[in-house]
Amino acid sequence: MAAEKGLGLARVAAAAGVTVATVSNTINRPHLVAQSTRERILAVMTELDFVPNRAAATLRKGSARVIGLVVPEIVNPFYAAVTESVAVEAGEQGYALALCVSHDDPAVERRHFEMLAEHRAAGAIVVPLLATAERLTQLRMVGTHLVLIDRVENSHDSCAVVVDDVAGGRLAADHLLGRPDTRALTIVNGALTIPQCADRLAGTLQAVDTHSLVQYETESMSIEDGVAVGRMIAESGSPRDVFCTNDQLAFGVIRGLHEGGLDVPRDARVVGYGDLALATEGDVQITSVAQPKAEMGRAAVGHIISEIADGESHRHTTTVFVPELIVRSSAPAA
Amino acid sequence: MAAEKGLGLARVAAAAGVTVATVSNTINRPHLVAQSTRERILAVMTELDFVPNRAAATLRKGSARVIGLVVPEIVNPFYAAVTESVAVEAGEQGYALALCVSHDDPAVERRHFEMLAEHRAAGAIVVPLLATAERLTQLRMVGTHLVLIDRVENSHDSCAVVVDDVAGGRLAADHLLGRPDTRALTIVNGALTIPQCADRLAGTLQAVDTHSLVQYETESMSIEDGVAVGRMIAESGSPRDVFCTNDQLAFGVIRGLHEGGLDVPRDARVVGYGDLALATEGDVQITSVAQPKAEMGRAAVGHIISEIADGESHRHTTTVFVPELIVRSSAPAA
DNA sequence: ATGAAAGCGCTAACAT
DNA sequence: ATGTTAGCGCTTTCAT
Repeated sequence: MAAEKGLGLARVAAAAGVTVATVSNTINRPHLVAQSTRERILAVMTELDFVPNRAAATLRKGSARVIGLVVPEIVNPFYAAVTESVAVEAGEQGYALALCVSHDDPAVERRHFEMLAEHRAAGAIVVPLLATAERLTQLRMVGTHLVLIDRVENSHDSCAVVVDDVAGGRLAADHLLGRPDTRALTIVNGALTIPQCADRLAGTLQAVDTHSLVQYETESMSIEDGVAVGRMIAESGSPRDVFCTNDQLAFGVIRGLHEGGLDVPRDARVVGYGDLALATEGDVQITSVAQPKAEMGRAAVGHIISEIADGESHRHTTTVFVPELIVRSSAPAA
Repeated sequence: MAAEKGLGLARVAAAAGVTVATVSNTINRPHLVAQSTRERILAVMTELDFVPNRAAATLRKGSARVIGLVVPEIVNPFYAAVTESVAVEAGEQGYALALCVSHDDPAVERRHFEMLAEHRAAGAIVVPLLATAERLTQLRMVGTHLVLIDRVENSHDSCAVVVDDVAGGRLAADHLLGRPDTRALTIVNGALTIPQCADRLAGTLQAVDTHSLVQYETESMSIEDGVAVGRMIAESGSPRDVFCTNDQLAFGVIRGLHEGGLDVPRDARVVGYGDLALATEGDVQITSVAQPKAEMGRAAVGHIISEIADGESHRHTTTVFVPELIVRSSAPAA
């Protein structure tokens, strides 16, 4: 595997007594080559430690078997899971994965897109924190194939993989409202300018119906924020059936409630969102709305690959995943 | 940034009234080009939306500005942190990062190395779970530049970035033994066949000196394992100064001790290892030995780049990071 | 300071 | 089934 310089199809061809075309065919379209010839060539290739040069193929074909993945960060269990799944799936499909961490900095993001373009990447999967219009326009410049993993506005000019957060919110709320004597809900949310937060709230509103809803909005959706809100809930008359729009909040809220003297699930029920590792690390296992992170990554790679295969006839599609409620002790079944 | 086909140096050159050589120089060695010419060429490049083709450059130069990163998984805060830092650093140095997830499967790993070789990657950073000899031999086949992030045996034929786990173990033990009346320690470890575990124990042994040490060995170093051991410690006469060789264990041990009626840090002190997010997510903030994950990633990229720069004269070096103790409430200062 | 020209290794259309 | 050949777009040496 030494990638020896000067060792190309030509030398393999010479050693095998054929021409480069036949060697190229053994690699890319084996069916066009006679079995015996093929075997001889393969033998020579191993013999010489031949490693095909993808740069040459890319130059010739105009496109590399490379998929770019642009994420705001990896140190975040959700992105880590998506990244891992994209990496695995890309690898299995014979694509290299070019990982780009943007830290949500437009300048960095732009540099990454330029790099992907220079490499003639076959496509890019982007997990934007905020899929603003300007941003997307920029993204589209990369070239042909672009898949977004996120909630995308109606005007999507790309394929996308999204989670139905409205359904997720509804799922959580319905679960909490499932007990006959539950008349009201508390929701602990992040800023409503974040589409996911708005959607989860919308789903909740669908479910509350005639019931009432007390809303808390936190700044950073962190464990700390959750603790603070949990204490407030314990001290106030807020409903003790609490839907937190992420697991960090749920984790914190449970602690805050506890500090306020309330036991979960005896005195209060809590549902989280995301089904992160965190959900099962605390003293009480958290019921949570699970997003199919691995499937999302796989679907994204699938979109790119079929977009490539489709060619001209491609029509953009959006894969919508419906989240699933994982019931644990923080909010047991009714 | 449209990466339009057929648009290369040639067309830019024509439009600017120069030859390809001058355009190439404007990109790669601007100082060789007259200011006025350079500006004109730059203008034409933006005008035409020219995106240089790296595949061509790679083909010509024989090596790509690509660094491979091979990790067993990303869904693991330690690898996630290292990966993120490698990604950022590589990006800043103008390298693309080819991320490979091996799931510790030798076959998959091998495929990844082949891919990196085919792409003529400038180097690879490998975070092997087990740096067995066979494995390393295989790795070395990738080509020229290889950096390991891990504890490496003496016989290292590559650059490496390691953490001094003996020092780390000693750090933890010294801290626990810092209180005048502490005569003995408990260590909760993983399998001693794992070098890191063995080293952390070795460091502990350096510190215990005449004190005595009670050892627990767990199967998977998980939170669950920790809980079980924590209960055992509470019920037994094991020393209540406990060093856990990772944060998961520490997290679990604290819970187990608690279930056994012991308060941390009042009745028992616990030190973890790794300084993961987990360390600060529990009810009690965990004192932990921190590995400089980001610096490690940065150092690894640095090794590759200087190895490239050094050329022939390169001598392999190992960067050893000494971990640092982050004191929190689970084991306050004496 | 700029130009001319020879490939790097591969693919694919065309010919045999 | 296999051979011939023309580039893909770039870097770099050697001239000018």
